[in-house]
Amino acid sequence: MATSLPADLNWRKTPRQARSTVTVDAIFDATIQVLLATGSTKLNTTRVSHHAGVSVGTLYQYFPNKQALLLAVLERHLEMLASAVEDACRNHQDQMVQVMAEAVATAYLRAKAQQHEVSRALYLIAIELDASGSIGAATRRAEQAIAEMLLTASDRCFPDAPLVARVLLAAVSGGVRAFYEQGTPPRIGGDVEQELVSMCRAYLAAAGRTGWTA
Amino acid sequence: MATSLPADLNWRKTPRQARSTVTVDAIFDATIQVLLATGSTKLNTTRVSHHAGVSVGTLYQYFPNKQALLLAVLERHLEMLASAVEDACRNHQDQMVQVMAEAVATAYLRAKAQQHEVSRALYLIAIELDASGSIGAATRRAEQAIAEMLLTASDRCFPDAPLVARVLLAAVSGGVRAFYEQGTPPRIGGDVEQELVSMCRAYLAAAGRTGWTA
Amino acid sequence: MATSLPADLNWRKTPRQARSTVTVDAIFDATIQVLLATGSTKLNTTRVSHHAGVSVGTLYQYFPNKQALLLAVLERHLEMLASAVEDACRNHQDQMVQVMAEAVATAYLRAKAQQHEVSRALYLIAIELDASGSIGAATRRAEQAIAEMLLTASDRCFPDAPLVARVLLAAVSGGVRAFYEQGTPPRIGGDVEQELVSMCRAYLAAAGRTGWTA
Amino acid sequence: MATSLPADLNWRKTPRQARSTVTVDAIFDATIQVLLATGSTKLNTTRVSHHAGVSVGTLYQYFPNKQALLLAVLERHLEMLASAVEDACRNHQDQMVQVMAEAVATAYLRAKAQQHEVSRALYLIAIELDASGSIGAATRRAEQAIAEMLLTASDRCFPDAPLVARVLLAAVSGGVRAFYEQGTPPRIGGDVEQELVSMCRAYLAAAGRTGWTA
DNA sequence: CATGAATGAGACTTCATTCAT
DNA sequence: AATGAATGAAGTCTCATTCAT
Repeated sequence: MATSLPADLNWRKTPRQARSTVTVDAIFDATIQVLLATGSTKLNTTRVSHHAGVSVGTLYQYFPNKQALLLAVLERHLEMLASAVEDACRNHQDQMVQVMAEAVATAYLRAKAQQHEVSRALYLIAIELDASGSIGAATRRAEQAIAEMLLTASDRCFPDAPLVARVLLAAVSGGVRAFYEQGTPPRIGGDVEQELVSMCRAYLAAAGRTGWTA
Repeated sequence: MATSLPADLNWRKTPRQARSTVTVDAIFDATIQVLLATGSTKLNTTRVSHHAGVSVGTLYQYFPNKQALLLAVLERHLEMLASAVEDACRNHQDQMVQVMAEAVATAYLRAKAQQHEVSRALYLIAIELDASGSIGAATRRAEQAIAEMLLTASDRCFPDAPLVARVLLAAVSGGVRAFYEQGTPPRIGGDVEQELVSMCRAYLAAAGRTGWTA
Repeated sequence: MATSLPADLNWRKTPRQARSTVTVDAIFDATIQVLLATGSTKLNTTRVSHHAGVSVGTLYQYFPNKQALLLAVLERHLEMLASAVEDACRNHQDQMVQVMAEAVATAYLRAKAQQHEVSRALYLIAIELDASGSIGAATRRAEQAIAEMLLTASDRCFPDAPLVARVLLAAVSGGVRAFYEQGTPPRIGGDVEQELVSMCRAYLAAAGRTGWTA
Repeated sequence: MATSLPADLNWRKTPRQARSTVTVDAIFDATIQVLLATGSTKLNTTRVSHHAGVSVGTLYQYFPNKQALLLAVLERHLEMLASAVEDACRNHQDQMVQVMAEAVATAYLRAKAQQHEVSRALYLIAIELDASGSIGAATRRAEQAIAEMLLTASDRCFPDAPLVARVLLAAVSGGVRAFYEQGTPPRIGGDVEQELVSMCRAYLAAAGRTGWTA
């Protein structure tokens, strides 16, 4: 959608030295802050660099262009989300689907909730960048982890685990997002979270055949 | 987030005469076309008006600014979605939850699918506009319709129908959206649709108490 | 200064019929109102015509362009000022300069004060139009009237009456204007008015030779 | 009147380094030149910046908007005028009012005459900006200086020096302006200057009580 | 390496004026 | 005569990016 010419989205130089890392982190944080404070329309490289306490030139030493910067910020967030789901899946292998359902749902919800303002801000740039690539990659990682977990379920078997994983993740992530967009992020442990968990449970129970027939 | 100064988002003049209506419709259509053809980044009022075969000035006679135009286009789409859900709910009162679940899910999916390109394009502007107001209003209409339908279910009773309705709608709409954003809109009658329907069924069945208490 | 091509500043048709006069007056009044309410920057023909309760087209039936309209409004005001001074002069022939001085000064001040908001607003368009022609003509009329009056003074004779008249008028009109621009229009009968009068008296007394020497 | 939203009229960045100062001066000069050459109607930021040999962007790095630029130019001029009057007053303390009158009048007239084209051009923008604030401040400075001088007069005493100062200044500045606007700026040493001086003398002599009471 | 002044294409919006109805 | 929709040139301002210091 957005960018006609794919442009160069790679980092200009990888910050290894301590000083560089500090600078890059400051730029990342400034990006988020500006995003939250002024909105994506007013997010420009000058503002970001000044918030970060450096000059525009410095910013362009690390990122070849604005898009590359935003993409980096987004990927940092996606990495966090994907890892959260992967961890949850690894820790709940061989359990009953009830447990699995709750594990995935709450893992996702809480990862989001931890940075719920950032989350909201990033939806914006995710779309403006048409970052379907990065989003797709992160989604695939999470789906894969869920599917693998499902196959170890003690009380069900899933003939098409990838499909179920995909729909489950889409429903949870999309559902959460819908609440965010209405300006009512679900509270941790609140009624919405419980309902989402209960929906996941019901869905997994229905989607899998009872194990002893498999 | 959003536009700092709320600006004026109301129409400048409502087209009553035939000629005006034609013009405004042309502008609406052009907006969608440009959105699809070039993306939201390249959408500017000049391009839109020229696509519509009118001058910029004409566009600004009806909309006080770019945002107002985009909002109008978005609201048109939201109206369509909300109506689709409302209709489905009206037509499935007094049925079993299985039927209701399928009705809502497929109604939403198909309404989206009917204009699936437009849908995708509008996600962009919905966020850029921070149109939570309009989205919220449309969402509320749909939730209300679902909740009312649930209360007439023949085989279940719902102590907290509004909550269930809210979560159900969020999961369906968000889930669908997640697929759209990965570039894989669910095909009508495809496996993803079936799974989403099955998820809704399972959730409603689990969320309601069995009917003999009602 | 302003307009490169002198353009046509004549009326398009002279409103003779009752209906036309009403329309033109409404347009004049609307012009003033818009000027006062929104400032000269936002004064445009559409706004004026709507305030007047007619369409733009109608406005253009009476005035060939915006400048012609503004000039007409301005000239109406200048006519009023010039007449006020002329009347005062006619009514104070053959008197002592003390009396003449007071007559001219207060005539001017009160004419301004009568429409003091209009006055302020018109300074703007007078300059924007570079209406030195109209202003000059009105000024000349007033100067002429003053000079003629001075020549009839009972207690002084003025070898260069035109020059004295010119300076006197400039000082009074300019002085008043200076107060208007500071946002402190001199109150009728207030201390500033008294001082201006006293200045005129002193000047005329000093500028004329005592009569019996002439 | 004026600009509805006060807007930001402060400088965006104050030029400290040599390069910046040169740029800003070029912009100032270009503004005056464009004003003189094409009039305020045709004065636009693009033209000004190109005349200054820089790009529009550069102009906007120093001034947040067109008005701020014009105001800065105007204030430069007002500062010059106020200083001229202040200097004249400082240099004529303890003299006779005849001398004082002449000092103030000629100081003002000559300061204006030095930049008489600029003067004329600035009247325009002073009004368009509704810069009563800046004008008021400069006026107050000059009035204060005159009042203080009057109190030291050797042959008169002024019970209400501030009022006399205010009226004197208004008459001189307004009177001069009136001539400028008719397109006949008073020549230095010409008959109009002499008459204005004589008017000031007469006024001060009349406004003060004879000195033996002081 | 960092800085930040400069660039300039391009976006948004206004408004005097015309002309078909 | 009156209407008001349409026109489009022109003006204001932003911001990604470069490069001399």
